[in-house]
Amino acid sequence: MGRGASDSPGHDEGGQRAPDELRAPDDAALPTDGRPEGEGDAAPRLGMLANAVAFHLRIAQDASFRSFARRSGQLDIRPGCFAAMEVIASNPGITASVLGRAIARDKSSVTPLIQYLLRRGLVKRTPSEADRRRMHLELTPSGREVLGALQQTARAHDADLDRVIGDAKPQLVAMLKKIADTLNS
Amino acid sequence: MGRGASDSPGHDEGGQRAPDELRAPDDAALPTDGRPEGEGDAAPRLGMLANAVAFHLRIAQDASFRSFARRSGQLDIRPGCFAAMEVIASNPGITASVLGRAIARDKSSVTPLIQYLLRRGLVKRTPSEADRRRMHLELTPSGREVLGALQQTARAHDADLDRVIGDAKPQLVAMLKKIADTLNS
DNA sequence: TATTGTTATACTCTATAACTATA
DNA sequence: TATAGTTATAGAGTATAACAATA
Repeated sequence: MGRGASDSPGHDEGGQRAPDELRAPDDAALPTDGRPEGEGDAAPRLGMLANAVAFHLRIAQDASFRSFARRSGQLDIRPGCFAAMEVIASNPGITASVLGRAIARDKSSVTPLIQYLLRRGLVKRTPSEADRRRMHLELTPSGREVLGALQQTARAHDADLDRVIGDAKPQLVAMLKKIADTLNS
Repeated sequence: MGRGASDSPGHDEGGQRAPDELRAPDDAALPTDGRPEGEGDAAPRLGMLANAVAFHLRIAQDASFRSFARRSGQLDIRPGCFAAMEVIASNPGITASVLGRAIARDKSSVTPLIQYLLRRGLVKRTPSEADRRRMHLELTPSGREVLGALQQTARAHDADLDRVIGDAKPQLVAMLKKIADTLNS
C-alpha cells in the first residue's frame, strides 16, 4: 500500500538539509522538539522527490494499478490482460506483434498473455492465409462478455480518477501521452 | 471516465467504428484495401483505452521509469534505490519502517534495498539506543557522493519531463499526488 | 501482545536470446 | 536474410507469513 506523496513536516537536526530548490514547499522550518532523528515520523521529508514528476508518476500509477487490479481481480483478470482484450476487440484480426506495439510490450511478453486468454476461452486465434507465420486474434463471444464486465469496471475506475482530477482530464491525458511519446523516441 | 467503448464485436464492416476521439490519429480512413484486418497497422485503435487515465498513467510511468533507469544504471543504481537514498539523506537517522512508508513499500521490500546499499557502502546503520529493535539509517560520505551524481541525473530527467509539460508541472504533480492519496485511502 | 527488522518463499511482470516455421 | 510467434530462462520488484529480539 502506500501513503506516498504527502507533504508533511518532518524534523531536522540541522545537519543535512537539501538546498532550497530541492525541498518540498512545506519543508521549511521544522522544529526538532527533541525527538531522535528518524523516529516517529509517519511522513518524513521527501527531498527533491517532493517535486519530481517521475516519482509522483510512479506513486500514482502504483495506486491506480492496485486499485484496478483489486476490481478486475474479481473477474480473474489482471490489468495488462484487460488492455490486450480491449485492443483486440477494437481491432479484430490483429496479430500478436501489432498488439505488442500497441500496449508497449515485447512480443515475448505478449505470448503468455494470449495463452492465458486462449486457455480461458476468451480469445480465438486463426492462422493467416496470406502469411502463415501470423495468427489473427479476436475475442470469442465469452470474451466479449467478460470484456463488457471489465469495461464497466474500467469506467468505474476512471470515474474514481475523474472525481479527483475534474475538468483537467483532457490535459492530463494529453500530458501523459506526450511524456510517453517523447521519452520513447 | 471511460466512455462507451466500441464494444466492437465482429468486424469493422463500416458500421462499427470507434467514435472519433477514441481513434488513433491515423485511424481515419482505414481503407481496407484488401488487407486482412489487423495487419500492417503500426498503430491500431485503442478503444476506450485511448481516453483512460489509468492506461496512460501506465504508459507514461513505464517510459519515465525506463528512461531514468537508463541514466541511473550508469551509476549501478535502480530508480527505487535512488528514492530510498534521497529520503535517507533528507531524514538522517530514519528507520526502515518509516522509510518504507515514505516510498510506499512494505518493510520486507525495504530490507533488500538497504542491504544492497550497505554492501555498496553507501548507507550506514546504527542501532537505536532508545529502542534496540530499530536501526537508524544515514548515508555515508561515499553515499552522499553517489547521491549527488544521482540528483544531477534526476534533475536532467525531470528537465526532460519539464520540456514536455511546461508550466503545467505544479498542477500535474498536484493531480498525481491526489490520485495516489485518494486511491490509497 | 505488539512492533522492528530479517528470512524464506513465491508470484507477477518483463525482457533477451535462441529456436521454428515461414517469408 | 528477415520476420512472426514460441520457448527457456533470468532478473527485477514486490508481498505474505513466520520468526527472533525487543518493547
